[in-house]
Amino acid sequence: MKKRATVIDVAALAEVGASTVSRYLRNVPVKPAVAKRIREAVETLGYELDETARALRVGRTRTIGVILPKISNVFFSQAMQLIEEEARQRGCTVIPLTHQDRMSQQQDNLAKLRRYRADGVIITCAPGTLATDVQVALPHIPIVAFDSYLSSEIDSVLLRNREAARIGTEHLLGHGYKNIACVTGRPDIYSFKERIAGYTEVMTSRQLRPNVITAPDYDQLRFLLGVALQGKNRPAALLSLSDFATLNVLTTFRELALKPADRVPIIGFDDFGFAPLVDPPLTVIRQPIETMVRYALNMLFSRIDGTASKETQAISLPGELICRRSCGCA
Amino acid sequence: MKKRATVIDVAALAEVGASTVSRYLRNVPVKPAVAKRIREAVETLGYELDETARALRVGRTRTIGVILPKISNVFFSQAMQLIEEEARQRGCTVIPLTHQDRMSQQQDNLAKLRRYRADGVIITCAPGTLATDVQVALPHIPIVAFDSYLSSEIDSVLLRNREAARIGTEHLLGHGYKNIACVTGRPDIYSFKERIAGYTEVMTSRQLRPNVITAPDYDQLRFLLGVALQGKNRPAALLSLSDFATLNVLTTFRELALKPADRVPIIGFDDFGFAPLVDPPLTVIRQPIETMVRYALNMLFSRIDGTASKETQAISLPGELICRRSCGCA
DNA sequence: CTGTTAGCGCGTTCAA
DNA sequence: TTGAACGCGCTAACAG
Repeated sequence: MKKRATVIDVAALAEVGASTVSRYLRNVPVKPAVAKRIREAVETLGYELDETARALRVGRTRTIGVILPKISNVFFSQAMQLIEEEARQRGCTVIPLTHQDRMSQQQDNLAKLRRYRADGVIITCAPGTLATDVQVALPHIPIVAFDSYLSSEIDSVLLRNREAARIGTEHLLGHGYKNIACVTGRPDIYSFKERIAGYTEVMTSRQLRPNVITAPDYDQLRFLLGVALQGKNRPAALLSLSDFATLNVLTTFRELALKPADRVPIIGFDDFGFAPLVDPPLTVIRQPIETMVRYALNMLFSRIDGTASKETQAISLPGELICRRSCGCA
Repeated sequence: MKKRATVIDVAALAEVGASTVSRYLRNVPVKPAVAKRIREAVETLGYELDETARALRVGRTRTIGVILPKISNVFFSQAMQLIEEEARQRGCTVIPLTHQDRMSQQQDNLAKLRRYRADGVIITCAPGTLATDVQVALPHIPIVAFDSYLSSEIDSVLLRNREAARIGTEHLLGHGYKNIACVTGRPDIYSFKERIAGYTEVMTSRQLRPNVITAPDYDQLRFLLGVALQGKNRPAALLSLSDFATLNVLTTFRELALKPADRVPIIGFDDFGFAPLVDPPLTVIRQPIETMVRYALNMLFSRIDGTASKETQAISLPGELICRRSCGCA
């Protein structure tokens, strides 16, 4: 079991100093003849940089933390995939950490990233998170809020949540539905709060009574949906604020064994592969995930590199209404 | 901008030696009075362990690498979520790396995990991977193959792929369908090869001609499916080997605007939230992901801790046929 | 352009 | 039980 080669081994074989090897490896100019000897030594010894040693010395790990509610979720798994790809291209690795909407777990995540000295952090906050919570938890570490907003001092990239909700609500109104309900789990999550606000604005501006169906957990949400759908003041259409909420709505339809005619038109947030294949094909508001991720990582890395301007940015991007049939469109 | 406290700072404040602090932090017995002083010093200084320094010294990073084809995929995103949770419970972090079924990218991933000194690796191999490829890439690092198999010398945990495919095929035969086709992308991936074998066994044992519809990429797969479905020798039923293949089959149905009567019964692999909600509700073979992940991590950590026996294990777990209606069941 | 030297923060000798 | 000293592998500072 021979040990891995170090810069010193390479230096010895190439008959140069260790720092010259280090320089060569970091593309600092080195005399061609020397470079060649080092290259060969690296080759024959199979030398590979030890990131742990480099991290200790330099204080940078080439690692970014990604804190999010859950990975197994269409929106976030797509985001994680894209983040991993972008990070790879920049020579970084990603440490994903989930908080499952629990503040305490989120704080544990932050502590972990401190211990591992992540160079930067992308975070989708747990409900109730204050800007100071994450700022004091991550002193001097670049942060980008993704699909959430912390304060004007922290970069963020989000969907134009209110606008998107307004568009969805108005589309439903355009079909002639008046009694539109808005359904979501966890109304305390930032993006959902905003979407609720957008929905409510439209409804009240038309003198319609907003009706937000929500519950602390999704079992209760399905229950409430059941009573709403079977009650006398049955909603005429639904605006669902996330893919997971939509899943629960459709599941409730199924559990209630509603006849197609009794099923309520619905628009959901988030697009995904199977959306066109459910019955009826789901009309959704698509988030521009690729763009969101690209912005988030550009901002994060420009902070890490110190090439960012002082001012923080709050990027907000439009959603796209993808009309299929569940909204009532032919 | 005050720097973070180190063991030395803590030692100074507690008026002990640095090594005593280190011992205290690792729960090595220390005199109670001393322990108290250290505890207080840690508290007032806000000391936190630096994992990068520890890693350099100890040679272990408390980090496991997870190499997989893609995160944005129902099966793997579920797996990643569970892996993250299990790893968290063991005080580890996860580095996810995707290879998108490309060998070269997989080799890059392996090199990265070497540089970051991952303590262990869970890998779902890219097609064409040889056992030696990963063994030489990861010298002396514990490896568990997940949803793939490398050799008898490497631990693995998989679905009983052949059995599962047999069950699915037999179920379709039980409905009276004879001309059953098997559809999958990437037939060179281990699990798919096995599933194809299981399907083929059943078909040939009944003197039926196996018909594997496959293509190097999913666009071509949809095209081939289209011609098959519209040809004269139209399959009577389909066995789809992955959630993604199923997505493509159903998409093809839709693209072809097949009338419900003309749609072909289908059984797919992998269960997911929207499966009961597509039209018709999807019959699937569910993989026991939770159990698979638990086994994988148990095996990996017992190797890392050195508590594992010498012999390697190849765990294979049964799939569960979840009958909904797409298979032809009432 | 190059080599020598000195730590980064920890855990582990070893001797007390 | 404790502390002093060393070194993990690397890069930054300095001198040549």
